[in-house]
Formats: sequence, C-alpha cells, structure tokens
Amino acid sequence: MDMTDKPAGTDCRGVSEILSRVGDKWTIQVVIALRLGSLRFNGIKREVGGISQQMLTRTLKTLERDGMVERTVRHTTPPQVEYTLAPLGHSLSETVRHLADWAAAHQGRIKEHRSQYDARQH
Amino acid sequence: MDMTDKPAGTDCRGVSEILSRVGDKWTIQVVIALRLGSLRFNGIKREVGGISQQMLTRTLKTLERDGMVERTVRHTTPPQVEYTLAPLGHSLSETVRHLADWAAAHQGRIKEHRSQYDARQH
DNA sequence: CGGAATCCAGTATGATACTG
DNA sequence: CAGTATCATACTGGATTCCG
Repeated sequence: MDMTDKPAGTDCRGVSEILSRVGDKWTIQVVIALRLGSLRFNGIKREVGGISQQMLTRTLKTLERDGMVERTVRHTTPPQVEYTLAPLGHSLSETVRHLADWAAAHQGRIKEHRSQYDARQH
Repeated sequence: MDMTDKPAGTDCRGVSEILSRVGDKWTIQVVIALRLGSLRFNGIKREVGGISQQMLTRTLKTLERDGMVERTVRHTTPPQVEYTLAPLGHSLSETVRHLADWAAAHQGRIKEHRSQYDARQH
C-alpha cells in the first residue's frame, strides 16, 4: 500500500469528472430547483427556465444514473413522472453552495480585474 | 430595495460563469500547480501534464484577466515569464478543495449507482 | 522560451417535429 | 405529460506551424 494520504478508491479522474459536472450549464440549476421538494418534468423545466426538453432529459438521466436524483413514475393518464433529490444530491448541493457563495462574494473583484485588464488592451 | 437576501451586485450569471470555470478541463489543475509557488510557462506545462500549449496559454490568460494569477516578465534572453497565484486564486483553490474532497469522498457511491443503473439497462 | 495563428474534430447545446 | 429522434450550430480542446 503506497496510498498513505488518500482514502482507498480515490481517483483524480473521477474527481475532475464531478467538477466538470458541477460546471456544466444545467446540472446545478436542476439540483437547485429540486432542493425544496419534488417536481415533475415540466415543473423543473419551468423552474429552471431556458433549458430545452432534450437537455433536461439528458441532465436528469445523468443525475439519476449517478444517484443524485430519484425518478418515480405514476402510470396514470397522462403519465406523471416525479423527480426527487436523493441524499447524495442534497449533499452535493450543500457543498456547491459554498462555492456559489464564494463566487457571489468575489465576482465584484473579478469584474474589476477584468475591466482593468481589458482597459490595458492586452 | 428588494434585494434583501443578496449582497449588492450579485448576479446569477456571474456565479454560474465561475462555476463553469471551475468545471473546465484545465483551470483548476493550473491553479493547483501554482499553489506551492511560482512557475514558468513550461514548468506549469510539465506539472499539469497533457495540456497543450494553446490551452495553457488560454487558461493562463483567463486566470490573469480574472485576477487569479499574476504574470511577471523578465526581459532576459531567452525571456522568462513567471506565473504566481494571486490571493484571489489562493482563495478559490481553498474553496474548490472542499468540493474536491466531497467528490473524492463520494465517488465510490456514485460509481456504485452507475453500475446498478447500467446493469438495469436503462 | 513563451507564446500567436491557423486549422480541425468532437462534444455540448438548441430548435423542431414526432410519439406513447 | 414526458419524453425520443433528427438536424443544425456553437463552443471546447488538440495538433501543427510560425514568430520575437
């Protein structure tokens, strides 16, 4: 065993894969939409706003596959499909919130830097 | 004033822009490479491994523009350009580390979920 | 050495139409 | 309602070449 400073099974590729998930355009917004309770497909679509049907389908499928979201089908007519944030998804949303707080707190300074940089016409 | 729960200047687009930066393929790896000290262009390239010249150039330029990294040119022959993590960049790296820790801690469970999901041939 | 410029492939995303 | 299928397009990232 030479992995003295990392828990067994830790894989950098897996970690950066999750980071890229966080950075994708819709995943986090969908997770946030589900934080306060279950929603159905078009409910999420309304809540997120701007997302296409296809991207919502894909995003939800990925989230379900990863165990972040649970999908429940009611065989009524018309059918109803309910999406609920699983514990893993809640946990992720809490962690991401810290990052979002950081971003909110520092975006002013970042925009300042950009203005200065652009003013110098690099 | 109706913005009772947000600091002035907070903008969701700015926040998700930063999240997408975190999720991009190279930004975080470059920041991590610089955490322990300054490095020159090809030093970062060696440290990160797998990054192309162009992507490193682009990534560094963006990081510099945002005030995460400082760039110092020494007009020697051949020229030397040193990159240093600015306080803002250090701050970001600390925040991202929490997310990386979460990812490392939960990727086992996520992989499990995926296997189960795929086994059911959805 | 530290880039800039160009070209190109793969993927992410969007719009639209159709289905059970 | 909750998707699937198809096409079009934009953006990301990689390879290569050239420059001060």
